[in-house]
Amino acid sequence: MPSARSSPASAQQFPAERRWARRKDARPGELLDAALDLFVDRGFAATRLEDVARHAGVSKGTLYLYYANKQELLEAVVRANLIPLIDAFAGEIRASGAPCAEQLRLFFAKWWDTVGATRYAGIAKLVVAESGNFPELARFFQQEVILPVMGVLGSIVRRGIALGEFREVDVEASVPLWMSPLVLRAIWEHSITPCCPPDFDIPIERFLQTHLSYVLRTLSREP
Amino acid sequence: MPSARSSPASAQQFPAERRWARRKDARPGELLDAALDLFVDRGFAATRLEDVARHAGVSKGTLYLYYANKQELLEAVVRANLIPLIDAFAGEIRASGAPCAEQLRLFFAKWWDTVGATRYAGIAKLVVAESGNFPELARFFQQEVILPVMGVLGSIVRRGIALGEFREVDVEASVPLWMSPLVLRAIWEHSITPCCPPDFDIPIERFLQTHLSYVLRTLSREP
Amino acid sequence: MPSARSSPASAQQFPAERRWARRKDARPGELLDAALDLFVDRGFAATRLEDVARHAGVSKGTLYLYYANKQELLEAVVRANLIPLIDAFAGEIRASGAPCAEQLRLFFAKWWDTVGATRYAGIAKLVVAESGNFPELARFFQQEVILPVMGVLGSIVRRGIALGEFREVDVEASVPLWMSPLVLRAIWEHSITPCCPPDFDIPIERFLQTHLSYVLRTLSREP
Amino acid sequence: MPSARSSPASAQQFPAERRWARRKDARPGELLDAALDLFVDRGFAATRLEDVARHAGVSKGTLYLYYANKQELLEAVVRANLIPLIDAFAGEIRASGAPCAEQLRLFFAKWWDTVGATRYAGIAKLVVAESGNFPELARFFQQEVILPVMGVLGSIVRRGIALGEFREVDVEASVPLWMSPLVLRAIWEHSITPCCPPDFDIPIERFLQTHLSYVLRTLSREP
DNA sequence: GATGAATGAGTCTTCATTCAT
DNA sequence: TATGAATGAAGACTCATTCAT
Repeated sequence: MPSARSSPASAQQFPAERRWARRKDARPGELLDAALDLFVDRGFAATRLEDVARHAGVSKGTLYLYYANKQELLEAVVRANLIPLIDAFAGEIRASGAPCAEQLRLFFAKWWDTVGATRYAGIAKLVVAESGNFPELARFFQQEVILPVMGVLGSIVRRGIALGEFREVDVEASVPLWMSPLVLRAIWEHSITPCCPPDFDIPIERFLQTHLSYVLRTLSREP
Repeated sequence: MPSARSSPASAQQFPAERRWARRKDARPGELLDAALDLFVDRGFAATRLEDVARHAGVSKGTLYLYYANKQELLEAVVRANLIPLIDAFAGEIRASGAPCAEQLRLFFAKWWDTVGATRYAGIAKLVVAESGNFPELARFFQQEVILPVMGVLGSIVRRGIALGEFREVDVEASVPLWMSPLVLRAIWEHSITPCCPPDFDIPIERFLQTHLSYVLRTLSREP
Repeated sequence: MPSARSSPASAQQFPAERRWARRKDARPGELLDAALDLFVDRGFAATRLEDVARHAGVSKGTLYLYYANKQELLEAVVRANLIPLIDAFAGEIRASGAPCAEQLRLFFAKWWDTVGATRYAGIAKLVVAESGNFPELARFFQQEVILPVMGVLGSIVRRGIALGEFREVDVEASVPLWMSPLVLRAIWEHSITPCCPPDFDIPIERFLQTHLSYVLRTLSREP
Repeated sequence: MPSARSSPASAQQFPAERRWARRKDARPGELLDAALDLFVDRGFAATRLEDVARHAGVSKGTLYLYYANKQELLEAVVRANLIPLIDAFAGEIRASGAPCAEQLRLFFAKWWDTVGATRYAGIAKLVVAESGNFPELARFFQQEVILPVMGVLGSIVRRGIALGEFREVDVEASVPLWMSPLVLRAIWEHSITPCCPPDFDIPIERFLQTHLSYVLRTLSREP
């Protein structure tokens, strides 16, 4: 899991020098970090702002200096974490002359590494859970996260078809079909899996490897 | 949507407006019905028991005659609705002499009709959202719902392989891969989809049809 | 402990014959019995009428056929149990030609046997505890219970003085002083004592015996 | 009544009407004060925490900043008030070379002044009333309050006997006998007395004076 | 800016009381 | 009469939010 992020608790472990100097700038991020963990873990309503503050190493009142209320904090958590995430992912995918099959492999691998394996993937669960109460958030998620990512996958497939590398398929239908296993597995790992006996799921490598092989077979021009 | 249940609101319709109706037998079901709707819609914590009661056409206190507290109501909602659901689904699948490919088609179609298209599918979203707070529930869901259903799919595939109808594949990995699109779509329809412009998703028939064709192609013995 | 009263549970043990016949008449007493136990044990506010009803072997609604509400039940418990108690005690004391010292001994012994050792003594604790909320009850208790009993004691002492058997004392002050040990001990046995390790208190016989000896010495005409 | 405490209501008087006063140090004591009054007056169950808070001049929520729940408040009321009370009383009694008879007089007088006449004496009634629901409290009361006080009285008597000042008596039995009038009178003044016409009871001085004279006569070596 | 004491609206839960059966 | 399901007011407790320091 490449997600090397400072745990919320690490707020205290700052380098000896310049303690207060960096505070003001770092605060929002630390709060977002703490809020992300707790919101994903307990859900929006069940998370107490006091806990968020404590996890971020500040007091309850300080939180309100940065976010007007709980809902804004939620929105910030989702938006602030997702945008860079998608950008980072997009950066990894930057086109190459590689064959489309290889690009597909890369797409799945990178998505998992930069998104699925990350704690940010928990946001998907969070958004799904809270969409009833915050439809705006659901729309944002769909527009800014789901669609772009699916767009990338779709374009790879479409290019492969155009180049004759892949056979013709219903791209619009295929993209969600092929994203589902990854997204659901990511959601699962932030919900069901932690509650179940270990080794309940198949190792992720075998999961991804099998998935890729099926997708490629499906796209194969052979018979 | 085949789920023919009386909407919670309908409780008021019949006896016009007589409070003090004694209907001990009907209450639990009506309460569960109302609770399911609200829990799925708003989440556990954000649902007020008074709303549940009102939706069921009773007063706050009545609810406590049947469920000791909010958590027990949640558990009842999950257990009481899921067990019959899985049973119903299992009943639909009852083996036949049909070719395994046809059985696969049936499996997906029936799962969608008896589970995915039902409001009970919202329970999946609910369990995922609350697993952090009620791990017991997550375990129950995994053990009694996920595993059995995946077991059925697995056995169809295994039989197909044994009969030479399908090529050899990694069944353990394939089953979750092939369930994912249906489960995620079911979750989606109880979360993101209702928040987004209509016709955002592909029609379910095309979705299922494409999925089936891909699975069959993947299992095909042809090169 | 001479108090041979049917335990609340015994309501079920009625003689085989005439089950319902005796019901109506017995009900109020059974309810009072149950209420006394629970009120004394848990206090007025902390006692649930449903528990009272169950202990009496009837349903919640039945209770309301006999007592209009919780407060009336309390009043009935106090009045109905106390009046006969005082009457019974008074009956025991019926004057005799015995020497006043002997009459004093009898008074203390009988009070303990017919009042103090009885569960009805718990009513004292109950009235004391609830006097803030039901001053009427406190007044009743003072007027109808405390004063009469103290009156009896006072008249014995006064007669002893008049007869020259006792020395002259401040009777008005002496009576409460000499009742206190018995009353407080009775209260104690319905409150503190049951919570403490056994054998915490002195045996009641030694307690009463010592008390009597002190009173008599105090009244003695010897220097 | 020497108990010089500000009445709960007075909390409002000083800063006229500023809500949001921050007085972390003063709060616990004020809350305890208010709670004592109300618990003693109405009983534990019949006292609403909101009333306690209002009497202390704070809001409902503030109370929970200092006491986790109602039961903890009760325990704090009992413990926090009793410990200093007993200490204060013990301080008053500090031995002297005075004759034991004089020490007895002092004991009774001081007990009444520093305990019995105080509103803290109401705690005895409270503990007695709630012992059924909070046995822990009853045990605490017995161990930390009753026993120590009776111990002091016992030691005075024992010393008097040893010095030949008093005749030999059953000390173990005498101590509760001689404490009873004071304790019961204290309980009475917090329960029955306030409900009855004034001048119902004998003046306390005459009560104490008579009691002392009886005790001394009982201990007297004269025939 | 930062703090955390204080607030009070909001919820769960209980239980005295009512009433259809 | 007797029952016990149903009611709803009341009360314990929580927590988002405010504000004096």
